[in-house]
Amino acid sequence: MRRTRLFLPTLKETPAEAQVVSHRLMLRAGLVRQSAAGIYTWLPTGLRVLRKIAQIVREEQDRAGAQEVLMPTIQPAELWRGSGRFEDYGKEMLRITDRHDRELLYGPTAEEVITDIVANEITSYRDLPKNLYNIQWKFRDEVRPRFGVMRGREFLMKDNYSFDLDKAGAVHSYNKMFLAYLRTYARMGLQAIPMAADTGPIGGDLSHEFIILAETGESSVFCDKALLALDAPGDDIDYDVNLQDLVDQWTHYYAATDERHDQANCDVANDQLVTARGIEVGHIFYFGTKYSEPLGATVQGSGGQKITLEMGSYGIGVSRLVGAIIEASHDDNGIIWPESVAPWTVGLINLKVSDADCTATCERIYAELKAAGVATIYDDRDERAGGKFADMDLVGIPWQLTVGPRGLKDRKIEVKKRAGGEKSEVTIDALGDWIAARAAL
RNA sequence: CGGGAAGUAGCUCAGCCUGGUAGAGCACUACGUUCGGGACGUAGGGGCCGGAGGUUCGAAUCCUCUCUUCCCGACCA
Repeated sequence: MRRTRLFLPTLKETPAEAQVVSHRLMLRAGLVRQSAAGIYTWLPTGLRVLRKIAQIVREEQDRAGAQEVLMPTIQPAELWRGSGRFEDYGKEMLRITDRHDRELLYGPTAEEVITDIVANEITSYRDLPKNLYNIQWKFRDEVRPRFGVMRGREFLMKDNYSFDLDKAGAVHSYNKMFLAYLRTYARMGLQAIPMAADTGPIGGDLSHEFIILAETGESSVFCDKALLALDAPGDDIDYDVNLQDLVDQWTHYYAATDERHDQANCDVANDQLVTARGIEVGHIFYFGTKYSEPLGATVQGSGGQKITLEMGSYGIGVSRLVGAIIEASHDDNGIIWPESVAPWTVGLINLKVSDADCTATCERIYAELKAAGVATIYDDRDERAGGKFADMDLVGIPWQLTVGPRGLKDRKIEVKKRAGGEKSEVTIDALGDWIAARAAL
């Protein structure tokens, strides 16, 4: 995309409303604009990041056998009365009344909707197990939204729901998601640590939060240093075999958020204990028949008996991840996107638009990048060099190609890597290979 | 939901105490000089001073109410 055509309103100064670094950078880098407290418009660049994150989530859900659906944002109150949560959920739930005085709500989660579907459509044990997910906007009327998109009222969340015949099956479904989550975060360049968690309003008796470490995290976390050295499962993972040993590799180490941390029960040696701040980017639950029972989600078993489904639910805060990744990856100059979620892989800087050779060279490189399918932002503005460099760093483009008259005398352009800032020179003739390498990503 | 702060140009802010024709920097437009890490000059455009009442000859400024936003705490994907 040409910078002269792209809608990318970057800011030199930080709006007063933003306090935490990811919020400031998201506003300055032109990713989002606030519409109301905790409610944001996603501008083109921010939307690209949001979609890339959602796509990684989607691919890992699909790989683990989940199937995508799309549930409504507006849900009928009667469904929530069925589970008893219409009254229980409190003021966080945004309640709406339509013209017929029918009570509706903007979904904060979707257990009721999906369980209702499954209860109506799945009637035989032969149709199980099933795991259904959707990536949809949710709304929770937080008393105090803050930290930009990390604690918004409206947020994009992947939520999925597993349905099994028995507890063993449900635990297997839980384990699949546990490992799929590790893979999902790893692909975004994040080290997410699973921590035993309270189940909160969702309910249940088995639950893990996935926490990434960042200085600006919302809560204190404590964990065994060994967890930081573990690698997420690779592409060769087979989700159909028993996964318990693999999961246990992660869960047998001590890891707790401050609300669960108990110094007395923590047997980790002091020099082995990591004490840090954490951001919750996912939460998984096994909760048995908590929703299937009241909502009548049953099937007939092979012997004709009625079986109440065993359920779990699993959430990933997709929009929150945009902020979380920035919290984990930035410097004084701006965002440092991991390549897998970067809005553009390459930033091409034309240092002198008025120079015919310079512009012709840029156009040629830009065409090559486009042909190779490399997502490129081409800064073709008639601006001063400093502003272009600063913008590329602010927006966090992983690779920056600088084309200027000085380098062109030797047929060279400068390649800069945003992470680390290393610069090198590449001849124009050798650039084709460099582009091919980027295209392979 | 308790406690605190702030709403003046697109952004950052001054002016308010002590009432008297709306300001600066950045951004934007034009021209000129510059031009490899957020240049400089000149000339411009842009504000119902969050909203509603009140006091006053006169309100951005004083008073009352209200809306919005942010911060700390309690709460949370």
